[in-house]
Amino acid sequence: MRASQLFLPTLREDPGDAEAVSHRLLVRGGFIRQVSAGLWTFLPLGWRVHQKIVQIVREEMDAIGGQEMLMPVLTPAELWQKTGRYAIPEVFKLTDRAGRPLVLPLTHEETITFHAREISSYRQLPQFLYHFQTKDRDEPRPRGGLLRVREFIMKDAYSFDRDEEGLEQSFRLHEAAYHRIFERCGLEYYAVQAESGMMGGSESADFLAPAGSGQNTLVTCENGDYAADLEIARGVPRAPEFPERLDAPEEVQTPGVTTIEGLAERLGIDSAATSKAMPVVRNDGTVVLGLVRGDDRLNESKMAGVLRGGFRPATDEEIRKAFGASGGSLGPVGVSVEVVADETLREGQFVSGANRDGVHLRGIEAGRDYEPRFADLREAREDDACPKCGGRLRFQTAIEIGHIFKLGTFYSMPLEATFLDESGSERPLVMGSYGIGPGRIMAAAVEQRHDEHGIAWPRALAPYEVEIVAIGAAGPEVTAIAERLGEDLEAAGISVLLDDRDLRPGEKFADADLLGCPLRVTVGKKTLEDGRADVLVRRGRGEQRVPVDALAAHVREVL
RNA sequence: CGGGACGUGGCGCAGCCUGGUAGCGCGCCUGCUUUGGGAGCAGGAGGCCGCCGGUUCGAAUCCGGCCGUCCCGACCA
Repeated sequence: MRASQLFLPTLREDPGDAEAVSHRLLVRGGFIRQVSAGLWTFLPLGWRVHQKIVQIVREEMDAIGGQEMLMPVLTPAELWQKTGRYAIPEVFKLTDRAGRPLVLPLTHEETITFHAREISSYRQLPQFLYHFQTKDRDEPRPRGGLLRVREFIMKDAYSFDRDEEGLEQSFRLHEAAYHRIFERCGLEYYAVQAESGMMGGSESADFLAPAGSGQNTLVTCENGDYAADLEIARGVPRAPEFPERLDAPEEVQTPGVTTIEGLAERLGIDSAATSKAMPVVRNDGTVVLGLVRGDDRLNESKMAGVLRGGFRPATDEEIRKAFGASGGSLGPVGVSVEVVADETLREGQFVSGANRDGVHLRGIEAGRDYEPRFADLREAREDDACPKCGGRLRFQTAIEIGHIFKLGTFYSMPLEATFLDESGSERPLVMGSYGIGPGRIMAAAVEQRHDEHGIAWPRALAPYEVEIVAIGAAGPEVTAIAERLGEDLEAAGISVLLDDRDLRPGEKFADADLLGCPLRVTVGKKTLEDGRADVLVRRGRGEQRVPVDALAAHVREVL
């Protein structure tokens, strides 16, 4: 491809409204352009990268027996009403001229399950079906360029099995395929257990790529034996220094003390030997008291999991009504509401509020003074120890590049997608779903591989493997040789971008650095004096002068 | 949805406080010179100053409303 013919609007300066590195560099490099909040056009160069990713995903899905198809974006609302997902606020809803309600899908579970009704026998199982299709989401807040958008292309795959055992096998097959995909894309990534969110279903695994900008927090152990999303990460906190044990709770006057720090200081004790009460109200209006160690934070997604649904912090009036005290003086003893306590409170005696303003209780013991439901509620912290080996935990922001779910019969039951087993009895299909966002892989690659000059694509994703820069007053001789080199490389199966634009060398070099092709071949009068060209590795920037005749062989070697 | 910021040629910005002929850098077009890390000179094109309304003799500038975009948070298949 000739750069002079390419629609490649590169920018000398960062776009004013871009923060994330991938956002800045992809816009500057002419890969993408914004149309509106969360709506992006892939320009020719960006689309090449996108399609490279798509092809890798396609090959690996096909390799495990996936069958590619295509389902429409416009979808009758009826299907979504049956599964209950019509109520999700992120779903774009519209009507046709006759007033028939339609949705723009977040994912295609409903539609694929509609088709799966044509699976009628256990003999046809398992089935793996997938497509690459546009997804729309009415996001409350798009951000970060491609990191969080309102419309994007997803590869979503669906497995259909006769039972949980089959699903387990299908799930593992897809998991392995995902590992191969992300390896091939040249990304650093971690597979972690995850929340199932609005997908429904039992187990799910998230693939997270550490990145300077990201929506997730990835927790990993320095020894490499533990990785989790912060939403479910389990860290091991230090042991508290408990004061002397008491046979019964004892009141202490703590007027004006409303914070844990204040409390620990006032009583001269370790803040880890106190407990913190977080009153919340569930969707059905009932009040629950969450209890964590004083030096910990309540993790909201863990709490939502324990309560099996949404909740919000209780208001001051609700707190006063339920506990007869204000927020800073709450505790688990003698309350009428359900108490959910973090596992760290199982052993030992803690200080807690007495449910009277200005009064706390020492020596509170779970099981003796109150009967909580125990659960993992605390948010992991950076100074926690690894739950597997005791090593140090590391926190990084990360991009979610793939997510796989065991759905079970969440969709097949309401949509009545059933099959007959050997005994002739009708059973619902057991499903899994597996999603990858190529745009996010693209963003993650840029986040992980860039320098102050621009992008350094992994070879597998690069828009072109080699960029040839013809310089000097790119006279006819230089141009002719640059063109011939390009043809040689392409004949050897290497993709080439030839910068034949009438620009000064500095501008071409700057653009080449920005675009990030793995190799840059420079041809100019000086190199040609002795029949050579310069080959520069974008990453690491090692440059070598190579005879023109040996260029194709050399390029193949270092690429 | 709560908080904050911003909206001025294609891009990045100044001007606004204190109302009076719309400016700078980059890019773009033409010509000449130049050509191994974002050239120089000369000439030129291009702007509903986000939109609507108000105040005023007069509004990019002051006031009100709306819209849009970004950032933090809530949310997040």
